[in-house]
Amino acid sequence: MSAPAPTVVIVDDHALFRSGVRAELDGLVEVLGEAESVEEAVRVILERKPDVVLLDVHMPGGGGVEVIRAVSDKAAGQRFLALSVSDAAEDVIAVVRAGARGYVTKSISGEELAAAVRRVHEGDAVFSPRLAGFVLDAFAGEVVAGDIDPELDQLTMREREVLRLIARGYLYKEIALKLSISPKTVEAHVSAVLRKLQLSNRHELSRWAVERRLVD
Amino acid sequence: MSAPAPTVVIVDDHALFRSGVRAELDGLVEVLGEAESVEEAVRVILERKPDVVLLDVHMPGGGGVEVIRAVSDKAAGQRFLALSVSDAAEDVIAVVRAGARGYVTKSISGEELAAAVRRVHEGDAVFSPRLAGFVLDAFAGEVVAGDIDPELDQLTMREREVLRLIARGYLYKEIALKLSISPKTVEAHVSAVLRKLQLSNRHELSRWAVERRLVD
DNA sequence: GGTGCGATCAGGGTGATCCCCCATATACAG
DNA sequence: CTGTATATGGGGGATCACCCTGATCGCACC
Repeated sequence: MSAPAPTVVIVDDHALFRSGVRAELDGLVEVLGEAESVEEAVRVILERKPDVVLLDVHMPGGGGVEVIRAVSDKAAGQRFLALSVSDAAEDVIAVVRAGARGYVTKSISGEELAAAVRRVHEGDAVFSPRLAGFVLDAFAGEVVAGDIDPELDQLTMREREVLRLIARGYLYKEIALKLSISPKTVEAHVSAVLRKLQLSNRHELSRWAVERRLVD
Repeated sequence: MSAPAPTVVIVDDHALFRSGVRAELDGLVEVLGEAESVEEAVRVILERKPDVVLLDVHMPGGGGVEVIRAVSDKAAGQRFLALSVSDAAEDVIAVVRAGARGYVTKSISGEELAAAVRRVHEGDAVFSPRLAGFVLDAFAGEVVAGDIDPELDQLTMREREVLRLIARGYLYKEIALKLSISPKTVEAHVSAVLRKLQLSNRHELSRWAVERRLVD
C-alpha cells in the first residue's frame, strides 16, 4: 500500500468541478493536468500520458466517448475512469463499450475516488455498486433500450412498423398481409426508410435495428 | 467498515481447497456451508441463502455455470463470486454471462478474498486485475468464441468463413471478391450452410449467427 | 483403387429485392 | 388556396437470392 501516487488528468467541462476533484485528490494522486473540451483533453492526455484519465461523460463536442475513441487511436494502453452525475444505463454501457475501465458517479467521496483511481491503475475494473448490476446485466445479453434516437425520430410511425418487420426477416408479401396493405406500399415505405437512414439494403437495415436494440 | 461479516457458501469439488478457504476466511466472513457437487451446491445455497456464493468454475457435472443457472431459476437475487485456478478468457466470459458478479483466481490471499466477498455483497463487481481486461474487452465487442458448438461443428472451415460474411450482410459478389472465389461457389457454400443448419434464408442465418455471438 | 468428402465452378430457373418513374387521397400549415 | 408531408398504390426493370442438376479436382481412409 506504499505505492507511489498514480498520475491523473481531469477532463470535465466545469471548472468548479475540476478544482473540486483536484482539491479532494490532493496528496492521494498526482494531477498532471486538466482539460475542459474534447480537443483539449486529447491533446493533454497524449502529452502528459497519465496513469488514469478521470473523464466526464457528458461534455460538449461528443462527450467522454469521443475522447476515448480519439486517444485510443494513438495510445492504446491509456486507462479511463468515467466520472459522471448520470447513472443511466445507456451512458454506462456506451462509455464502457468505448473502452473505459470503470465508471463512478460524482457522489463519490475523495477517498473513494482515489481508491478507484488506484484500482483502475492496477488494471482492475471499478464500478459504483448500483452500476455494476447494469454493466453485467447488459453483458449477460439483457435489453437496455428505452432512449430517444434522432435517427429513428425522422421516421414516421408507419415506417417504423415496416422497419420492425423487415428487421425480423419478413418478406414484403408477409408484411403486406400483416399490415393489410399492398406489397407495393411496403416497398415504398422500405425505400423511404433506406433513404432516410442512408442505408442501401435490408441487411444493413437489420443490423441497424439490432444495434439500436429495436428488435431481437 | 464495521459491517457484520457477510455470509458465504463455498462450492468446490476439492475438500482440501474448501477447508483452506474456510480457514483463511475465518473471522472475516461467516461460512454457512460447503458443497462439492452441482446438485449439493444448489440444495445448500437455496437452503442457507448466503450473501455470496464462492463458486469454483471447474467442477464435475457442469461446473459453476450450471450452479448459477439452477439457482438463478429459483432465487434470482443470489450473488456469485467465481473462484478459479483458470484465468482463461472463455471461462471468465462464460461464468460472467451466466450471472456471476465477480471472478478471482485462487492465487488470491485470504484478506483479498474477504474484501472481494464484501464488495460483491455490496453489489460491486470484482475482477482480478489481469482478468478485468478480458471481461471489458469482450464486452466492448471483441470476439471471444472458442467454445464447442455441435451445430457449428458440422460446418467446414470454408462454410464458417462464408457464414460470417453472410451474417455481416455482404453480397455474394462481395464475399466472392474477399475470398477470391466465384460467386457461384459462395452460393454453394451458403446453400450447404442453410441446409445443415435447417434454415431457409440469409435473414434467419444472420439471426442464428448473432444469437451465437459469432458476429456483432 | 474405389469411396467419400470438401472445395471449386457452370447453366438455368423462380421468386424477392430494390430502383426508377408515376398517380391518388388526406391532412396540416402558411 | 397552395404547398408539403404521409399513406396508399401501379408498371417496369435490373439485380440479387436461392434452388436444382450437374461437373472437376484433390485428399484421406480402408
